[in-house]
Amino acid sequence: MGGRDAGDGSTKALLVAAARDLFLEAGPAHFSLREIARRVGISAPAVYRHFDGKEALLAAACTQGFAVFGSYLVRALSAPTPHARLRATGSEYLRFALENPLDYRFIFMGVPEDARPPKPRSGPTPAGLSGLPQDTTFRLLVDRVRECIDAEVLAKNDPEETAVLIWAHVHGLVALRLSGHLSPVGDGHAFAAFYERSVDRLLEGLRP
Amino acid sequence: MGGRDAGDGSTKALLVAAARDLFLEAGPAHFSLREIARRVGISAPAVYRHFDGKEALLAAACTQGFAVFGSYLVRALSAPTPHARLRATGSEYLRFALENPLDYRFIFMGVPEDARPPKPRSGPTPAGLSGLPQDTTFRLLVDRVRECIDAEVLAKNDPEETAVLIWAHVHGLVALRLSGHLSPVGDGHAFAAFYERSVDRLLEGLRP
DNA sequence: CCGACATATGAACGGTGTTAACTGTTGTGC
DNA sequence: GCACAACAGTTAACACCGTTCATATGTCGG
Repeated sequence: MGGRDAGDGSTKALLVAAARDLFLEAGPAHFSLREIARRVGISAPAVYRHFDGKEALLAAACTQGFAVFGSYLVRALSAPTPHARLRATGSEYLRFALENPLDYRFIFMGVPEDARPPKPRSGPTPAGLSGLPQDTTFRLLVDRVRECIDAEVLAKNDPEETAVLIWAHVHGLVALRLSGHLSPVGDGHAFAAFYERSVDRLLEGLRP
Repeated sequence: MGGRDAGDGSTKALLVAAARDLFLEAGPAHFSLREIARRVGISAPAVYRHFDGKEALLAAACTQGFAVFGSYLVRALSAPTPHARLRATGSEYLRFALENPLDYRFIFMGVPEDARPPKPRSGPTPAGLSGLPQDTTFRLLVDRVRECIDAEVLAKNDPEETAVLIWAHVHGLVALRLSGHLSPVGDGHAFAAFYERSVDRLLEGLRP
């Protein structure tokens, strides 16, 4: 036994993928490190060669999901005007959700709070965002909002507050879509049109 | 041992309170039925005389929290106009959160999905609301929104969608406050004023 | 008095996360 | 060419967990 297993997908990547899948299948309560090891085909303690434990594995899966997410959002930076960049951010948000539904559901429709080490509660999660990768992607939206406020295309409210408002709106749409509650709207193309229209309407309501 | 323990708080109530407290302290992962039994001063199997198990106990705590929550929201129904009722609902929401921070954090800043029996996934949670008590209180808000739409004080969008938008806004404010991230704003009175102003601004942006 | 009932109990089963000690393979410097 | 560190996996064990079972003890209506 042991030794290097040539030809495999590096086990580490297999573990994070299996972790994400199992989390979506079983939910946070029945999420089991042993089951993950079973699926990947190794023993439970072997997981500790790659991650510090159950929570670390979950965090790694989360981090990777946000990395992919961020790679979508940054594409919006190439748009010419502040308003176009904000709009493009919304479009990239949808594109990520539709092209990576598993990752979207994992990072946004689960992982409530990552089961902290019981006691040391310095400052609980602000509004659902705390770790580093989450914060990075959220900043991307806040900066877009700030730009628009400076360009007087959005009202002069707190940028973070406005960003949360917009985020809640697009997440609501995407979450309903991914849950199948918006399928009567039509296929992916029709939904995208509906999504864009809805975001336009919201941004109009937030003008100065 | 056994028999009736005269003078106590009926054990059942002690259990739901202990469950809520432990859940807030330890988080969903380290939430333990045995620890609850330990705190209440009975053995673990004794809990099964009162609840069907861990999830049922958690659900009971959740249900009670929403019952208290609903008792606040219904007070908003006595306001005279649709707009006043919607505004009053927002104020009652804040009042509940400030007067019952433990319950608020328990029902809204935790309990992501109640760890379903692994397999039978008919339809995932719509947008964070599924059970009965949650639905009841959410309907209270949706109905208030619908009233305002009919009275042409809100734009003619989907009432549920608009309700989620408003809910996300007030929850964001309350969550930041309860987490201590908004303490520079001042004491409770100053925050309440800020809250009311913020909600007013949002509703103005949602007019026809 | 006595059965019925509700309440609690200790023992036990299977499953969990985690640790420790061990084994085999791989790559590298002398 | 070969000892040696690093790596990736193993089994055994520990301390919990949720849950079930058979059992005991208390209070009550008859």
